[in-house]
Amino acid sequence: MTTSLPSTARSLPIALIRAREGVMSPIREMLAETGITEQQWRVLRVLAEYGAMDTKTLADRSSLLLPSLTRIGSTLRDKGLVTQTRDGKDRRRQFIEITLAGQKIIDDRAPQAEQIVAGFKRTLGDTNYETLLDLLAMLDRGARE
Amino acid sequence: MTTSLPSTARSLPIALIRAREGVMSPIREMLAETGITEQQWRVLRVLAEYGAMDTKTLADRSSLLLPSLTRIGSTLRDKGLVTQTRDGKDRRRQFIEITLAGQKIIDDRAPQAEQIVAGFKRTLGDTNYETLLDLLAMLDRGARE
DNA sequence: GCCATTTCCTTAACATGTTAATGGTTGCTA
DNA sequence: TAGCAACCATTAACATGTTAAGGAAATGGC
Repeated sequence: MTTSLPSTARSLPIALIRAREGVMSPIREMLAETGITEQQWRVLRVLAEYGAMDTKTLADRSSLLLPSLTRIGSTLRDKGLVTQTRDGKDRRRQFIEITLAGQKIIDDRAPQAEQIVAGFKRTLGDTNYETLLDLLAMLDRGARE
Repeated sequence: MTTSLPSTARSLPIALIRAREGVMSPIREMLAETGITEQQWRVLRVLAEYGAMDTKTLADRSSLLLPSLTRIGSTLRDKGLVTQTRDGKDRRRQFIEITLAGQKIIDDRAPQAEQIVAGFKRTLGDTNYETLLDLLAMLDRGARE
């Protein structure tokens, strides 16, 4: 007998990719006006929410790999949206902090972003929306170990 | 009052990224031994399931953008895993077909891939698993229009 | 048949994803 | 305290994501 994979039409990885694309598409569209990317937006949001932190923590919280974050950090620094400072006590570490200009982007676009997310919440319904977040969390590597 | 975004810890886009990473991580690990990437695997799977098709259809079914698929197509052709032929009737179109070598990779690894997916199904439970796929489908752009 | 439009695919340019290797720093321990 | 392991961040190399532009072929109206 054949161990056949599920049809690609019902494949979990592909479903995740398509859902992500569906959700990110309008957000990317909104961000295009600001000149920053989806990942840069994510970094700024984490910094706005938690305050300054070291690169590794920032990578974890924004779900980015360190090499990506290194590049994004330079980009954001060049754009004047974050500042980077070495930790005096542990000179391996670097602290990243959002600037006023960076905070302004968050403040300006947060309402729009919220509306987009609210739209998906309506599409699914509140209960389904929470269920979805719970199920997705169960697939998260961190949550399973 | 402030229109504050949901905490990044409960953000739908980030949850989707993390879930995808959690699911793909073991699959990538398995594919590393074959020397092909996650996207190349996806393309081969679609070709194995549906047979030869033109580039655009293949892009749709494997959820890849055309520029990506152009590159992946050349890579797979160079590896001898697919063949590309121009359509005689519509010479804009190109048909892509999986080779025996390509099919062999699918056949060899399908059982492993299936086991990995089965693991996630167990983690969530059959009912939750189906619910998740349904909810993800509702976020898919194609499904919402 | 001519021309504008559309369609399929490719190329270009830049940003990110991913893995591996490197450079400094710190900590631990023999 | 010398040496080594562990750690933080970066760089490198290659593949993909994303948007925009380009090239070749088909299509539709006139």
